[in-house]
Amino acid sequence: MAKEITNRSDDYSLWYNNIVKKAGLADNSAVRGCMVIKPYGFALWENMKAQLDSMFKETGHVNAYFPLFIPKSFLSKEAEHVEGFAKECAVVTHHRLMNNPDGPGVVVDPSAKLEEELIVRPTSETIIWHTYKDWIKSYRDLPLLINQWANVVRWDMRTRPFLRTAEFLWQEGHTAHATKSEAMEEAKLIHEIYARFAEDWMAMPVIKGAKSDRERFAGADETFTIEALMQDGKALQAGTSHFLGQNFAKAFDVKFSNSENKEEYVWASSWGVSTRLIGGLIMTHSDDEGLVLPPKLAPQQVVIVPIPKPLPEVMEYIKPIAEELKARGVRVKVDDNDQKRPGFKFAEYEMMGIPIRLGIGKRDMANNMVEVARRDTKTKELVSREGIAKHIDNLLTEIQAALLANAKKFRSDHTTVVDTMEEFKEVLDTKGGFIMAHWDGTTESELAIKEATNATIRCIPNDFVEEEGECVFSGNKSKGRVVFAKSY
RNA sequence: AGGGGUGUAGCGCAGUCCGGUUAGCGCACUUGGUUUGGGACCAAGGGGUCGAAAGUUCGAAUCUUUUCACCCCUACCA
Repeated sequence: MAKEITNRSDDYSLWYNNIVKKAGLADNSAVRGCMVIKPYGFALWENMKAQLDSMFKETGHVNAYFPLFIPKSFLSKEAEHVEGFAKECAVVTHHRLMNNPDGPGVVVDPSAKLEEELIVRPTSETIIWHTYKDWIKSYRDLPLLINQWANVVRWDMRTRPFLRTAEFLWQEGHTAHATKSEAMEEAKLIHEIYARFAEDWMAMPVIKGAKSDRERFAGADETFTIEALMQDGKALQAGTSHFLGQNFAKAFDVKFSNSENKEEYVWASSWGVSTRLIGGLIMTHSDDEGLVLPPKLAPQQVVIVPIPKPLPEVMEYIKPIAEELKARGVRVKVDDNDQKRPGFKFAEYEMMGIPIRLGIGKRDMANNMVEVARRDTKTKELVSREGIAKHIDNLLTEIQAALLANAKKFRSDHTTVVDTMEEFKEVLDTKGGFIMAHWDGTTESELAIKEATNATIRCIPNDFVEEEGECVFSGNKSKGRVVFAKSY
């Protein structure tokens, strides 16, 4: 059938691409590396966005919007920052086209060359800090807690739907503070919010930690990350929050007068999560039948399928059930399409990952029952019509918890403590996952391990335990274990 | 960016090596009928110029060159 997808065990990447397409999340576009996010995929993003946005606002942040373009000179003001992004920038050089004098079509008008090239933002620190210079004069202007929902462009060589696209949607928070500790607290607060969102809403457990020097954001003094484990044993960096120190304040000369009327540079944080989260969601829960969505984020939580088709008497039985569910705030869809048969619809909704499907026919009416099918376990049960809405409501909560529990179990089954490079390689080759190993803290050892195994340090975990040991690579003294994995 | 692979109808594919008349198949789609508790069946239809461009040839999906896109493995990165 047209809807079949590759099994995960046969080809995980192909399976992933199949899910994205067949579940109707996204399509390739005419533009290299850029995807079209289809309504179903976008609905998922809107749900994530709504929740994150409210979490940001609850903690005092406000939204604003800064330009898509950044003057080239801005980018180079912070040395590490430009170094990190220079290789992947889209550059606007002209502002006009003209009819092709030598044939059909249009060509770039050479007389319309820009005085200074514009960079399509790969991230907005520079344009925002340039702006903050005008906004911040006094300690009374601080803190400045601003977020923007935007698109950015990073010209990556190899793209994959949601995980890495040339253009992607994200939010980027940019905050300014009077003190170092306040900026650090902000970065940690957001780190915490990201982790909470991942676990409570996406049912995707994450390891919270700090990046090593080598993996740190270009221009940051400290990068906090949440790292999730995908079903194929690879890690996904799902969100980062950066303590920027005074780097951008110094680069853009942003100073404020403190209460003693002394000038100081502003302290900063920046943080972001992107549509990549959708990729993480797919690779945390879905199976060979298709997408599996956590109820809290599913665009539709319940679908009701009349069996064998939407006969008037069956629809009469269904209608109040749907109403009761809606009254409880459940996102429910009644499928009244009379062209497709139930079996076809079942497969379709399984592909779309709708958490609960109710199958209702005359037989159920006669028995005063409802057939309840769970997407995550693929189990079905007959439930009494009385109190069905409450039952479903509870079941949604149960499914949300089950998905998280499963993902946690998978993660603990795929987290291995190793003490030698041999073990390290062996684990990586056989089951993958997170590897807890001693590391001496040097970039040299980190690079050498990457060279030998392709695994990188995902993070120095927040729950880092002080423990005497020897670096798996160098044998030098180590203060504790850090998290290694191959990553997306 | 280096290596490998693939582009033929909405999807999945055959045909390409050994050029030859209107380019095939399954699913999907349209119409009619029969069906209907896990992807229905029968019949009749519609749709592609073979990723794009240039070339070789009497003749190109098929050969040559260029180019674009996508996929996989590296490298780079959210």
